[in-house]
Amino acid sequence: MMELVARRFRTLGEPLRLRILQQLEAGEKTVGELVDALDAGQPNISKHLGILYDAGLVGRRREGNAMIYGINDPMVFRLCDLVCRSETKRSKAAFEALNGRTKVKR
Amino acid sequence: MMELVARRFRTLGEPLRLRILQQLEAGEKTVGELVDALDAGQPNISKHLGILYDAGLVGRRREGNAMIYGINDPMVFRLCDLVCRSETKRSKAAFEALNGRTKVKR
DNA sequence: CGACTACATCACTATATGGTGATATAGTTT
DNA sequence: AAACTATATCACCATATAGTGATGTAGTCG
Repeated sequence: MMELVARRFRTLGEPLRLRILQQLEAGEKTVGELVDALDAGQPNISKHLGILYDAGLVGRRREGNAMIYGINDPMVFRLCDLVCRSETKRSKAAFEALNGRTKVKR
Repeated sequence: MMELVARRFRTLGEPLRLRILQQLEAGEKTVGELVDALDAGQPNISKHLGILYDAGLVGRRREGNAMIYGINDPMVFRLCDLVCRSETKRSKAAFEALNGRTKVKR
């Protein structure tokens, strides 16, 4: 059970995959468009898209000889929101702790 | 930026770390108690606790010569809730799709 | 102080995974 | 069908990381 949840988190634990999802949040895109937008190798993008697809996070359909990918589970953005908020709070706390402990010239 | 978020997800992308957090949800625990509860090696538990600590997810304090760990950022449980709900929905959809496509004897 | 306990860290191995060039496959066009 | 385009897959290397035995370190007790 924990294994399943962990796998899900690991799927999101890769910057390039998050950037792919971010691109798709704006709307469906072909593999080629993602390759251009993200400045990454095509096999690499395809591999990551495959992982996201297997995880059920994105959907795809064929159109001509292009594959069009799109978001399938909007949950990911709520997850990212939570993490970002937490990260921000953490950074702020770290900053204030530093200010509190450091002798500041006045 | 995405790198930070990804790192956070990767921290949660490990079953043993999730199980540690799950244990700590019930209340603070020492390293030894976690080792017993999770049936894992002590160095391994300590390493994972260190990772969770560096990530700011757990806090710790010394008491005698025992180290007591506890949850520091309850966000993780909201994250897990979201993932679990999504996972459940996905499993259910997969099941129904299977039932819809398979010829069933009646 | 020495012995003991609880934990952290080190050193190492095994495995998983990301990136990439080469190649296979599906669809289109002529 | 041959040539072309878009994507997927393969084979491989490099790196990251989980697990583990040995060792270091902080605190307690006699």
